[in-house]
Amino acid sequence: MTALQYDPHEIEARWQDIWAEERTWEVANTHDAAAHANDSYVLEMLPYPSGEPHIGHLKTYSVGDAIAHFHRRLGRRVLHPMGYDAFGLPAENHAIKTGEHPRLSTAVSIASFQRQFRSWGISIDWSRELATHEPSYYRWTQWIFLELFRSGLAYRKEAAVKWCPHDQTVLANEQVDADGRCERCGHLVEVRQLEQWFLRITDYAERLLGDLETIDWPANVKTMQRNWIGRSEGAEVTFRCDELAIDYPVFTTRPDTLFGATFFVMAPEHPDVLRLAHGTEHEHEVREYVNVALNESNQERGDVERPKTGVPLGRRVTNPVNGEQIPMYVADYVLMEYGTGAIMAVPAHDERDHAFARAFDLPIRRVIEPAGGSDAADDDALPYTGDGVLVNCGSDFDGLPNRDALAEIVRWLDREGNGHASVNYRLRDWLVSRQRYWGAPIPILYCEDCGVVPVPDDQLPVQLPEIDDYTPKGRSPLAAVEDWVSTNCPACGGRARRETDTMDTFVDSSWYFLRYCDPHNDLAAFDPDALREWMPVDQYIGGVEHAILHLMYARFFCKALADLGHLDFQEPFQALFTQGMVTKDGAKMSKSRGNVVSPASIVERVGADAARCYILFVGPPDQDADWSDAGVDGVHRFLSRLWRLGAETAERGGAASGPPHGDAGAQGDDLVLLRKAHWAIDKVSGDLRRFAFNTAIAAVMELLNDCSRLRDSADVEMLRFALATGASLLFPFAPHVSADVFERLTGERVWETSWPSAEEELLERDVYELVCQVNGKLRDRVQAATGASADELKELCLAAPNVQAHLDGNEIVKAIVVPGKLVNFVVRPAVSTVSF
RNA sequence: GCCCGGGUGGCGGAACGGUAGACGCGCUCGAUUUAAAAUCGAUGGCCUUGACGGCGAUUGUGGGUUCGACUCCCACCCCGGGCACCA
Repeated sequence: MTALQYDPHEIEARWQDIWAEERTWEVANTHDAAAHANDSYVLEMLPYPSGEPHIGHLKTYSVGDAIAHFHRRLGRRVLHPMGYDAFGLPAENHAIKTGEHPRLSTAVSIASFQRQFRSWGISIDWSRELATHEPSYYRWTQWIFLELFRSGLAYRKEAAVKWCPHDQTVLANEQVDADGRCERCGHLVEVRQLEQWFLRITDYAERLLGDLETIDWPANVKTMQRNWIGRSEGAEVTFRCDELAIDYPVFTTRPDTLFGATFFVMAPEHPDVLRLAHGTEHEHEVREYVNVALNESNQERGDVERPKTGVPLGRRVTNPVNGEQIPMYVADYVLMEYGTGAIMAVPAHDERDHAFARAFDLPIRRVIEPAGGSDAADDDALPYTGDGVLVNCGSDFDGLPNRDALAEIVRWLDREGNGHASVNYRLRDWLVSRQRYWGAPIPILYCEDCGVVPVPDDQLPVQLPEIDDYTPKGRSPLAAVEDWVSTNCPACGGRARRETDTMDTFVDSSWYFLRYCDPHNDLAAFDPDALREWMPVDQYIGGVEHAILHLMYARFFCKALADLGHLDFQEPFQALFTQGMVTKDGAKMSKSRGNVVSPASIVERVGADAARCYILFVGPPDQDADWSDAGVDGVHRFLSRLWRLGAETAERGGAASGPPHGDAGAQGDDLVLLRKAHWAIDKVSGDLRRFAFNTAIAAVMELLNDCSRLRDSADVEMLRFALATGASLLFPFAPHVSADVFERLTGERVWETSWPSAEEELLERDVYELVCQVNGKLRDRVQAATGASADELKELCLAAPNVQAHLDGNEIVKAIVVPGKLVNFVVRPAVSTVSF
């Protein structure tokens, strides 16, 4: 017999060629809505092409490919496309450094991703490939922007925006981290006043929140989105400044504490602050305070620990519930972006107001006492933020539980015209302008006569002009291309200038999954019929780092496009799976740490199947996993054993003599193998449905171990069946070697066969090992017949030698019988001999 | 501070309230080999020369529920993540 040697490189190249030549994974649109029921859209988040793919990519696409293959073999038509999120800062920064056009470095990287995806054997429908920087794609990104503009969802306003001095561009709120640093480069972010484009995502806050109920996403991702949206119920209450005859509404979640409001505070950015202080003794001081506050970084201002500061405005407002005149302050602990930029301060029942009152020696009036009057009733226990009953609130409200009083007071405010129930959100509108080159130009013109004019649809795309100097200078590099900027107004024909900002790249990735459904359409972004066929995505897969931004923006786009009549579904991703990070030596892989494991080098060493299988085997895919070279070798050995035993069995059994079958009349070791194979089918099928790839692969290992153990004692036909079954089950994780083994054993292409199904009767055994316990401790095991009665099982257990030993002289108080599992005797000493 | 996850052998990890440690890695020993690699097999706390067999401890800590708890409940410790002057 020739020495059979597992050669992953030869095997993988051979099968990859077949899949490429036969375009095995391509699916055509059927334009048949009825086909939808049997379709499946499996999608991994598209990669950002920078350099080479890293191990995290290998994990994402290994997970996605396993699901795609599983769905196919369950008989579904699977859409599994690929594309590139090609615009963005890293490519542009590279261009600034080297002068090389970002298109070139991006093309090099994309080629590398394409090559490696093929070498990993990922089952991609390449006919639908796209990249967001291609004019054929961003033409429609621009069209969507204009649709949003036309419906009022894209608007322009001057705003205090987050500016990164290093990247020389504005950032979305979401792109600034907790320390007030640029998410990308880590520099401290500054505030600038600029005219910017915003998308009105806040209009969708309620639906983005409510529709989370309708989708099958991990709980932690839903929680993150809920926190980010930050819905608060409360009331808007109007405080009037009589001197200047101006009403100031405030938002509060605690209208029940309204009688305890002893002062009033405005944010430094509030437009009325200087006007209010004007002419008072505090005018100068206020002006200085505002200047300092505005120039402070968010990081400094946001520090919870720092002492409260502020300045009196020298004015008073009236508390509507009791007519009290309370003093106004400006203080930087009040944020302009939330609520109305002004608050009523209730120092007795709010930590921050309390700290401010102490610092400025302002009155603190308790209006809620804990029910039952405990220590917390002591004024030293203030601020008190819990529930209780109202005090110091006048005869109408005193004594009411505060939760009841809250509703009562809101009704009173409403009746008197001093306020109403209200809901507030933490979510802010999405700032999409970027003063950078490598992005989709915002398709807007500024005409001297007509003002803001959208570029007509038939003039899209607004193409990026070629430039030489990518260096940021505080404005978009596009602004320097005078003959591009200067154009004519499509409305009046007069002189107009182009918008020179480009769009946040999150805009590009907020609709790419729609384009995959109809990628070559040059008459529209997509045909609604094509979307009906595939959308929503059945299974979306990606990193948890996108839990908020990308996933929120994509949901927003779908809802907005649905409202505009372009889609007939509300949520883009029906199910979401977020995979954990791959670390090395417990740390995130990075060049500076020198612990980067490149997928290419692993594939070179042990092949793609072993690399893919290992990364799924190392642990549950939603958790972080630490890469181990020794571990991948172990999986490589497993695949070698499978292939060798498969090849050897194929030779022995007269290869390719048709599909093998488990013989129902099998006996002895044949029956053991037959049962193990069916157990594995059942186990792997269940594990695939719950993304437990690690235990699925372990089950195939167990099956193979039994095959090896029984290779000489079992019938070769049964061995052929068991090994072919193992290969079939392993195909979603290690497609090349599985296809190879399966073909050798059966003459068939495994991906053309349907997923095996386990036979119930082979999952059950006629005898099993009955666990015998005494007082909950395992004492013996005996063979028991399936279907034996409880009494029979008790008898069996009672007869077990080691049970006898432990029952010796003791009285059986109780017997617990779990058929199919165990018998537990609860005993106590028959004679109470107390001895020490 | 608030909200989520998570703590199991030397390591990664398994385990519907029912045999804790599947599967893999590593270590050690053995077979094969002139040798090594590769491959195959075995041990893995204690008692027993050894196998067989038996015994005890054990899933971050302390309590509780239960015939029985890694699993459920309460309190605490540690690690990771998200949010955080959001009224």
